[in-house]
Amino acid sequence: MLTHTPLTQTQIRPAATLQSRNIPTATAGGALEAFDLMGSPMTYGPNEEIYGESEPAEFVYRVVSGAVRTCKILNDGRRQIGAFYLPGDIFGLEVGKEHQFSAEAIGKTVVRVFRRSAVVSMAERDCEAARALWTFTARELHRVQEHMLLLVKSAQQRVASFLLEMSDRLAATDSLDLPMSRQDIADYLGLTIETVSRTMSQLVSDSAIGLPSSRKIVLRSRRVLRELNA
Amino acid sequence: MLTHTPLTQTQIRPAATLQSRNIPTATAGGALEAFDLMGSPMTYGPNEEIYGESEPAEFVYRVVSGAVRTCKILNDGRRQIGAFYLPGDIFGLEVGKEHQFSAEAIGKTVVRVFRRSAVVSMAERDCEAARALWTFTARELHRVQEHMLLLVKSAQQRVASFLLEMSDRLAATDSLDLPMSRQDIADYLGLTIETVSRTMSQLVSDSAIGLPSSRKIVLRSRRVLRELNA
DNA sequence: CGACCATTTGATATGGATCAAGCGATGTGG
DNA sequence: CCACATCGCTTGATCCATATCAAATGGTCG
Repeated sequence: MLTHTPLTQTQIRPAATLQSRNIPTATAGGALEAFDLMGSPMTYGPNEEIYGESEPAEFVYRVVSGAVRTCKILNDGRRQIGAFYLPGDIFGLEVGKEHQFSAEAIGKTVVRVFRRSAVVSMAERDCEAARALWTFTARELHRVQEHMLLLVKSAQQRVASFLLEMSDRLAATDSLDLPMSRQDIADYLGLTIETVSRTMSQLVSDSAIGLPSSRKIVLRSRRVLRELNA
Repeated sequence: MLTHTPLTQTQIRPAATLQSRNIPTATAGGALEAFDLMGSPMTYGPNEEIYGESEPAEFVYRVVSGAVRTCKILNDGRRQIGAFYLPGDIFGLEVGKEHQFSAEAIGKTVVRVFRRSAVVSMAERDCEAARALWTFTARELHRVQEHMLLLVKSAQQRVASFLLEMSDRLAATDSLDLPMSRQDIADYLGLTIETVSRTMSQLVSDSAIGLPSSRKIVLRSRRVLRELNA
């Protein structure tokens, strides 16, 4: 199904963790900034698995460049994407021992890796760090709730919401370059690839977006997109 | 829309909180058991609002008896139910300052109420309490992820999953008494009331369930229900 | 008994899935 | 440099699961 090319990868050097260094705990506001300049770099090729569903959750990851999807294969063979992670985003942090979804690099992707045990044990000593973990998980919770609400909307609304979300997350201007394929988008939105494609074409006809190439999107009218998102 | 009957309610007595008493912190495994015997009791009538969406999240609640739904009204007027909370369940705990959903009693419901500030300030001093909050939110995250996965399945699969979930949560035997209406179920599953009703009738024909009355369900074949849940 | 409300059942409509073909970009071998 | 295979995407035709509209049924409470 996936071309799981096991690249020769940078070895994990778990020494450089939060535990061994004694970093002044993360700043109050944002969670887990202590991760900014640490962790071992790892590179993954397109569609390469980073971890599998129900594998032990030994590491936590931060996207440096590229993009990551988490997903689950449903019993009927369809794939549901749980989230996209973009540069700066942290993923793979679980409270329990196992990952709930698998994670795959979308294109060539660089991440930094941290030992979960280091993060957790830090939280056992430092309440502020513990709060950062709580905040992080709460943000994930909020994201999944929004995703859940997306899945009960019409195809147009789902696609429009998706484009607005991606624009917020990875574009300063009205132009954006999607890192993921139509199939990825479809599996994220709970639609088929054909429906996503048709819907985008419709948005072009409505002058809500421009589509200079299949992965380049120009938001021509955020207002229209937002109104669709009824 | 809702018969928001403001009952004369027991006054909240915020003195009896975790903060003022110095409770030996919650046991390691389960989160927030310290709530078991504390908090002020409050009673709500059928369909009464407990808190509204985007109200300040001043309190945390534990269901004593009855049942609670959290929900959001979508811009097109439909209602999406985010969760059902049953006796023993905790709800209304947010990291941020505002509730993300509103909460309503389904039937006559008794809850116990805690000040959020007490819970949070406890976590600032006690890492184990902080971890309990993290664990609680992670469990909510997991629940919402499952709910999200439910919304991309067929109507039969959604209803079957719902019945199995409810059976796990509120029945020791194969008989269960649903606290919520068909409309509530429909709004939880992202279906119409007619589809829920038809699907249940179909499950009766298939001898997967019995339906002695509309809210009494007998699980005749968990196996069939689980297999539907493909 | 009669009104009311929740639920079920029936008839029809429709949005998105499915099946199938065409198109454009990219890469490969002759 | 061109013929051609491949791959991701788009477009077209048809089908089907669920929504919608409408009516019948049944339980509850005055």
